[in-house]
Amino acid sequence: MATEYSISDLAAEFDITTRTIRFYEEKGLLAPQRSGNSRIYTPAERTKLKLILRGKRLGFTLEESRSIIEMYDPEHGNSDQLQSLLAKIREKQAHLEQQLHDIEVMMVDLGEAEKNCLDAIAAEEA
Amino acid sequence: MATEYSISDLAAEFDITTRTIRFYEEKGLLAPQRSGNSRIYTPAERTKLKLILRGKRLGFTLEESRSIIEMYDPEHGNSDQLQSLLAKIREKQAHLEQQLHDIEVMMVDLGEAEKNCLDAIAAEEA
DNA sequence: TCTGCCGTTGACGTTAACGTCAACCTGATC
DNA sequence: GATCAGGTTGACGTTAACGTCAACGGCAGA
Repeated sequence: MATEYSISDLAAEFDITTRTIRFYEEKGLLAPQRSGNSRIYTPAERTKLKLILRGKRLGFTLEESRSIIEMYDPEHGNSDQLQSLLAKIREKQAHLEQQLHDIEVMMVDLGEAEKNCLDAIAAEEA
Repeated sequence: MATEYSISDLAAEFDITTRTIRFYEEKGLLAPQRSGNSRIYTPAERTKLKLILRGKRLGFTLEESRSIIEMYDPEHGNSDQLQSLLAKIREKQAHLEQQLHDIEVMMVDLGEAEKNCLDAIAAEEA
């Protein structure tokens, strides 16, 4: 359980390039500390990166991932901010539910396609 | 239950632009018939479009959606093709299962974020 | 016949999400 | 002390997935 990571540690762990990590920082998604000139990542920053990558797998844009990250930050200011945060959360939830449905349907479809495929192969071998 | 659709019919139904539909055709994902100069879409073409859009919602590229579409086409040639088709199908399935897991985790996280948000709002109003 | 509306084909512009490359610093090691 | 593996900041290139715009055709209605 390391308590600090270098940029190449994270790049290796998540199989991305250092350029990508710096890019996320450029876009304000990460904010690592510095040791002289070099970047140092805490477990918290590492977690943010995980959130970004998970978002990517779900087809979220970096902007969307940014807003998700902000949900976990204790920057909970005034009531207006909280309300808009809540709205964002519910938006994401609706998005996820749509995806769930899409996946269910596609799973069934792929199952059928697989079966057809296997049948065709069996027919050829006969 | 119309048996034919114009390009703007489909654009209106799926809330995309006609430019997008033509773009998909350019990329070989759609192949509508023609009436003179105008495009005519059968229910089968409409289904392809639905598959593309579902793929998009799941973060698939157009190339990936193209291969999914091909799974439903009866171009089942030789055994090699079928084998590679099968591999593609299983790849997609693995992808979807990863997404399912991601969604589950994120749903839980968002649920907590929502609760925190509601608590904070309640605390302010008190 | 003229005005709209719907359709067409290019050609070029745009945005997100990086990749690539150059030019540089820096601490460890042989 | 030279080399080398790691780090840094620009600046520019690239790809996918469209948007935008220009220039045009066809046809229904006033």
